[in-house]
Amino acid sequence: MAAVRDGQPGDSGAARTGEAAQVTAAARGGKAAQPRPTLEQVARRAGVGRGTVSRVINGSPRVSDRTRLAVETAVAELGYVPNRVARALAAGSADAIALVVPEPETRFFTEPYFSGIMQGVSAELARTDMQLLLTLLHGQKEQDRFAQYAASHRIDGVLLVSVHTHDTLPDLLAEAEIPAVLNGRRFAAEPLPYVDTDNLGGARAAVAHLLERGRETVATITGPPDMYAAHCRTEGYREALREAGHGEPLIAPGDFTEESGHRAMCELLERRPGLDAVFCASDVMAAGARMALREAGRSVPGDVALVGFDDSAVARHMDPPLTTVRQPIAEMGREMARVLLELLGKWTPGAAYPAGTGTTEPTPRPVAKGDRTHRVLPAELIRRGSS
Amino acid sequence: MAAVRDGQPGDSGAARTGEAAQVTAAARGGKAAQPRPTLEQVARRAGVGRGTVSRVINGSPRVSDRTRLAVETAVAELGYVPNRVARALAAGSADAIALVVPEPETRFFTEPYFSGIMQGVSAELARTDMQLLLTLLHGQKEQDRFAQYAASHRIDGVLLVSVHTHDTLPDLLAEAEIPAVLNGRRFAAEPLPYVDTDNLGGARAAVAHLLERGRETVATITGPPDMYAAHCRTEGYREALREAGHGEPLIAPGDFTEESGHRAMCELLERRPGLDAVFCASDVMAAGARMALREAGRSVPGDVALVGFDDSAVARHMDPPLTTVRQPIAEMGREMARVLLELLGKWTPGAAYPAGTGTTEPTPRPVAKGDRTHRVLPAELIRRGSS
DNA sequence: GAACACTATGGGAGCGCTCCCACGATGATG
DNA sequence: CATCATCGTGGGAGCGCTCCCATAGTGTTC
Repeated sequence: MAAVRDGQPGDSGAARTGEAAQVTAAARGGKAAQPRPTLEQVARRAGVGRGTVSRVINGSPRVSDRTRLAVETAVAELGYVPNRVARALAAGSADAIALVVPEPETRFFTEPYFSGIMQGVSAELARTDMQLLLTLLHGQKEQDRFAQYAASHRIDGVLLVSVHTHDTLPDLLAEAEIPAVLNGRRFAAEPLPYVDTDNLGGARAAVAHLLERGRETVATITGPPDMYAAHCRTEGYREALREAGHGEPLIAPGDFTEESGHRAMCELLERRPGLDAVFCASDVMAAGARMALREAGRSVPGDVALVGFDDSAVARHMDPPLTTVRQPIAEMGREMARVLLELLGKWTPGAAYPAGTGTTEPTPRPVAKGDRTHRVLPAELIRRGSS
Repeated sequence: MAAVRDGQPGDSGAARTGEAAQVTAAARGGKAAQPRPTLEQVARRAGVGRGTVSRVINGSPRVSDRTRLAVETAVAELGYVPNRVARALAAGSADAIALVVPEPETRFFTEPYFSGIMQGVSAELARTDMQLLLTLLHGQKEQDRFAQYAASHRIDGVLLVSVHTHDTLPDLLAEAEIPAVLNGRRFAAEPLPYVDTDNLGGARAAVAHLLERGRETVATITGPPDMYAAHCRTEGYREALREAGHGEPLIAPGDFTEESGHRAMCELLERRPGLDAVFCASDVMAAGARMALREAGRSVPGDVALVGFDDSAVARHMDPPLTTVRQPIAEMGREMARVLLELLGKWTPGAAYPAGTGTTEPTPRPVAKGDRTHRVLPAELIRRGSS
């Protein structure tokens, strides 16, 4: 049986093995055992010039069928794969975009949110030949350094996740003229391209749902005030109340964490023992609130109806399952990628690959109607047992 | 609810459309407004040669203090940032590694597992100047193409997550001489470098815990047979039973999904109505099993004790909270990065940056004692209410 | 049949860096 | 004082591509 030994974490006493050096030598540029064929070699083998091979590789139409076939044969025979680094250097573009996550947002990691975004981005990028770079920014100083870093020509554009109102990185990127798309906005009139959810509409729908169900005293537990999304959700709560002609809003502040949800719920119960519904600005806070309710001997949804936001993993597994507002997360990721690619001039709807290099800029592009860089996607109410 | 309308408060629709195109133009290779300074320009400004600037940038010791200062000044004045693409081309290395996720594993996305790995990898990589590329492989053909892709000199090494017994990608990478580190093993005697959890030990501890608590009939719900990790967990279950002198194992097959957990639990209840404990090879399956138990009117842990594996998000939020086995996920990510960097000769324990280029290969390296590329990290039992 | 399109093609000139060889200056050595 | 390391340094030669200009080839038009 496979004995399991070795492996105490942190026995990093020693250094590398001889084997490592060997692998290294091969991996490095040096005289590798099996030097990869270059464009030049393909050209020679096909009996054509470098330029022609380049044209074939990049799908230019200005190549005769005979020549194209010859080149393709040579490529296949030699097992040629273009060197993307060389291509990037020559073309002045990096063929890569970065998905940037400010690290304090560990929240993003415990949520399917982040993964969903990634999946969407990746799916959209797979249609192009762009690469996805993942960058977690640990700490403010790294965040400040990043714009410069990005400008070192390794990256064509940036996808920025989880923006706070006072974040400076977006402006730094704009200054450095690095195309960027935000996930969410810093404030209402966000000038930079962004893809956001209709937080207000989602919250309004959630609260309206509670009111329709006959709930009388609907409170809300909010997210951190320095996030515009949280602000919108509170605003949606207010609007729904107003529309239904209900009185005073009942608001307790949270910060999207489970503990804050718990705390806020306790506070609410103290302030207004008779409340019969709570809209939480995140599922995780709803989980905290649920716990506080249980401790207080209140049943859900009997005594108090509960609605969350995000449709995260916890929602489905709560008891009872949590009614919540779902964001089209993967679609947001996809949309972010689309907007960025469009900004970079690398996106053609429906094309499996970016248009060949043959015809360049002059081609008149259909002008988008409406703002193609500021997008707000609808949110959807998912009804479950908690309301 | 289809329109992309913008329903946020205080929206003063500051539409700026033309700007996007502007940004694009600048970002492209063309005659950008603000061409970044090159090494050459730094050299001229500092009154030295290119080589010298390169030496300073890369921290070579063979530069006089006077010259170094002059160069550093010029760098600062010009705001010079090395072009990584050019560097990569010239040096023949990409300064980037790829974290590869076979896409069918959507499982990885709903689990904090994947995020934890990423966090670990990223943390370790941040100590070097390497970049992290994220690659989701959609489908088998893309997987087959990847090795070639990786060889196109964009990547120095690969971190491969979620390996199945019959995966061919690891071998393809090995063939192409691309350094790779697996997360988990394909089988016991995995020849490639890997970082794994002590699945067997964790499972054994979990089952031993159940037996110690006085449970008599302990069943298990297994993972898919084509994953070595699942196999090990089952084996751990068997060992614990054997050690305790218990009889026949009671095994129901699952595939790590919630549905399969539900199904397997139903099957077990039918086969052995009197069972009083179940070890599930994943938390998600435990959630499914929990549901089946509830449907069958069995209480947890009263009638049946439940233990999971992974300590995923659902575990803490189940009712009662799930006893489970935690893997040191972030540590695994970190370890994977370390092993790979070591393979690439880019890792020095404690060094904030890779050693300068001054002294190269010939330096005699201390030979490592023990196998530094095959690592198994311990798992930990987390006791909660379900047992 | 000359003048003028195009089209397909070859190949020079870089992209910005690293590598490495050569060279003068310095100091140690006999 | 000649000899020989050694150090700091400059700059040529690429890395493997893309861009683009020049050119030969093939029609087309009057």
